[in-house]
Amino acid sequence: MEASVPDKPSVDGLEEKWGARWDADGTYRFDRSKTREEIFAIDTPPPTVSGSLHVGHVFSYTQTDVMARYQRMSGKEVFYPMGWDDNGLPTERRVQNYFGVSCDPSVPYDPAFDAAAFEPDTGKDAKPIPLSRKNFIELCNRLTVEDEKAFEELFRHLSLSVDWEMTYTTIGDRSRRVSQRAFLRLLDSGVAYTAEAPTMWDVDFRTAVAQAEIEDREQEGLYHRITFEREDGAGALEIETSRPELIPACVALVAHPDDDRYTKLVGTRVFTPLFDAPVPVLAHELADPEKGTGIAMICTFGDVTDVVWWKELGLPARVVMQKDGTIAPPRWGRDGWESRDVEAATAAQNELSGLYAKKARRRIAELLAESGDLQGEPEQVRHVVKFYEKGDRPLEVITSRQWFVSTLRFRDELLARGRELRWHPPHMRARYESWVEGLNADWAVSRQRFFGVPFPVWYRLDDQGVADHEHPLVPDEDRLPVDPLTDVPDGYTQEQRGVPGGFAGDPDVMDTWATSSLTPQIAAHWEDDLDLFERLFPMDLRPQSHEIIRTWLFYTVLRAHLENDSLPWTDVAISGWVLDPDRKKMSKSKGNVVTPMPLLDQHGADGVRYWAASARLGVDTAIDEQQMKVGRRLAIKALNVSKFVLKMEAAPGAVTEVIDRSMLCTLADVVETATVAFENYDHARALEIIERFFWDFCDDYVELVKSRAYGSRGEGAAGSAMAALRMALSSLLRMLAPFLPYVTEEVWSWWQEGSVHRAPWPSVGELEAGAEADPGVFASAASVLTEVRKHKAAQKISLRARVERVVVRDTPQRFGLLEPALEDLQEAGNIAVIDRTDGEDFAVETVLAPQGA
RNA sequence: GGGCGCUUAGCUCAGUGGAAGAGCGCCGCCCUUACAAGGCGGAGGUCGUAGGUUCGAGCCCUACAGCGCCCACCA
Repeated sequence: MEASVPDKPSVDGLEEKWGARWDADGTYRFDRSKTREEIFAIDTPPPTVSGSLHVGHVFSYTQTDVMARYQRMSGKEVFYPMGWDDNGLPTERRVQNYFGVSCDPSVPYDPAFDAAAFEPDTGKDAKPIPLSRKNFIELCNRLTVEDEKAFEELFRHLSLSVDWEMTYTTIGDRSRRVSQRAFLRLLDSGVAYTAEAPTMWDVDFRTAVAQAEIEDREQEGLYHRITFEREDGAGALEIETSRPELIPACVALVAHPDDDRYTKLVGTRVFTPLFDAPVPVLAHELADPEKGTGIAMICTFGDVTDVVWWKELGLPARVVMQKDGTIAPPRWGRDGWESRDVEAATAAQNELSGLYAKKARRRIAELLAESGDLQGEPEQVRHVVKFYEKGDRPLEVITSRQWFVSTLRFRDELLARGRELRWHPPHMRARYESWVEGLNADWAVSRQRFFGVPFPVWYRLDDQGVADHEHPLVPDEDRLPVDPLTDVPDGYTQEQRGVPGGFAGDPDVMDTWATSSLTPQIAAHWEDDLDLFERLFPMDLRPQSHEIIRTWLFYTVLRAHLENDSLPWTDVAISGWVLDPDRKKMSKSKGNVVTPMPLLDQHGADGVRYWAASARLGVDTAIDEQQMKVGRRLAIKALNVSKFVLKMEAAPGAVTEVIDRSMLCTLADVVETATVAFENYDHARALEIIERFFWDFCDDYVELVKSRAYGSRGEGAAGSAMAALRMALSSLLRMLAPFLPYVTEEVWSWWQEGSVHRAPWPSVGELEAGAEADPGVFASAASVLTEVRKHKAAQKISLRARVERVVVRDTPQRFGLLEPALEDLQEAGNIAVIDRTDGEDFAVETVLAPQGA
């Protein structure tokens, strides 16, 4: 084979050159004619495009790409799509900030609004411009298209081997159709249901949130010790609360049934301070005698325990917290708001009405102090408070109508699915299990937001204009996707929208996870292309990071279980996080987020990929530019050694020399071990093994056979070296290709047809010239060479310096291994004579020739 | 509070019961007919602590400590 090797090869510019070629040649194009067994399908994580580019994207996506490339070379047709997660709150916020607008559903749609030409108002005092939902969404679509371009550019530069003709967006038609279809089927089977129920609520975003999106944050708080007057006139009861502003919502006190201090009070009544509302003292197991005074105030609603008590004890609701986070106006004396002193209660609540929780808390503390119901000074404490993960104010429990998807009743089945799934690394399953075991609520799946997938349902309005939520009107599946706010249910006309006797569209959108949890179905064209779906589903691999096990992974397992009665994939690979160089988690608020493009520019995509691929799955990894430099150096080394091997002119012949066969035998072992590592999803181990051998090959083997390959011992001996060198180089380039796609492709192109990324993964079979050989020959020759080098280094002389005599002390058996390599060794070390003495311990004595001779 | 993981060289990390490893950093040497933006070599470790199992433990068991994360924790 004629090699065409440049004189001065360089790793610079390879990204542009090969990126364009792969695109033009369709190197990574998916061939859908393959069968399920021939395909390796990846459920690629759709990145949130409205976030900024983050070095974490480079890290985890590289790890997946390495596996994709290995599978492709192993003969699998790799289904490797890319999705963009543009749906949801991050985009809404970004659009609001970027364009200076807000979404106001009460604003009518403006057909003349030109989203493409809209200019943000950058004035300092600019007020947000209110837009209709539809116009707002037009702006969302415009911005996400721009964001997606930036992501695609990064991923292409990084050389993700995705098929760029198979992209989807989570707000696109296909995602909306799949989400709505899956929802309708859950509705039909009763798994999805609507209910008016207390739900965790973010008062700033004014939407319900699900358990999975809640996080605990530790906060400063104040314990207020409050007295409740006993109805029997026997003094007062004391309770402790961090939320005194909810005293008007208090509907009972509760103590543990076994708590002797309170058992005889159970069944009696007390009066709330300030509001004088009579409330019963009750008993319940969940009351903790250790906390506070051992008796707690049940409010509607201060936290989720209140909801449990309220439900299980059959208590009335007296809601004072409004959806906007302020205290409601009083209704004492009406609507079941019973008080001994309606006037005083009304006056007290008027002091709080309209205030946010925090201010109301301070105000009521003053009122309680004045009335003498506050005992002592409030005590400062640190306690945990539930927040929406994207929110800034504590969540409230607010009663509202929401859509739910049952999860609790599937707990055991979902645990079984988790055990069926192969986890990499295996211990990550514990996080899934602890999440599933800790589920305490069905999935609240509706959001009172704008940029999301609408619920495909309408409600009949009765004569009074009241919606019938229990019997929603649904579209036929072939109408999907629909927007119930613009589309009309079958049998109705647009004029009937919102009028008594007519209909109303559901105004909510789905939780973004309700779409993301269907990425396998979306990517595989579920129900749209049955032929394709059956070739892809269930998929092979879900790569993702560990912090979204309870969301993305859990919900995806749930949806596939419900829709397809199967796992969505057989294997999950959990990547770690990228930490900053001080091993701190990167976050926008800390300002330590590293953007990837400068790293790619400085160290090359191959260098950055090397760093990412060196990290094992599940291990959080500090960003390490030193490792990227090492990767770049490896790429340069690959370039140079390839140039050297391919420029040598001797014709490859039969591999006859023992040391050549020995090296190939060692290589065959590397191939085998690296293959096993990949099959176990251990790309880092594979890289380590391959790289180790690559350096041995360069430093020892090439040095040992160099002279012979130049012809020092005739054509046959040269031909053996040339053949072995080229075989090894071919295998090594292919094994490095998943990690260093650019440099390996460049070198491959000098002497091989086609792309290295479509070349077959090396096999032991193709190295059969090394079969039956003893790897000890190469190894012992290399170790003697190392000893001679060591001696020369110690004598501070050139490695080329002549050696008069080398005496190897070893057993006869082991020296026998060295014998076939003696001539190569002499030439490589510039050694005149090699002798042997007997000895158990291997040692090498080097006698230098008089220097300067 | 429950769980998972980690703790090995200055740093980042491999190490699968049988002679403590790699890369980087550091130090020294070498312009060697692929590579000086390179190469060759060297120094550097009480394997977190304390017990135990074993002929033998960095590895298995128990307890403890520190760090990180997951889950729970709003009186």
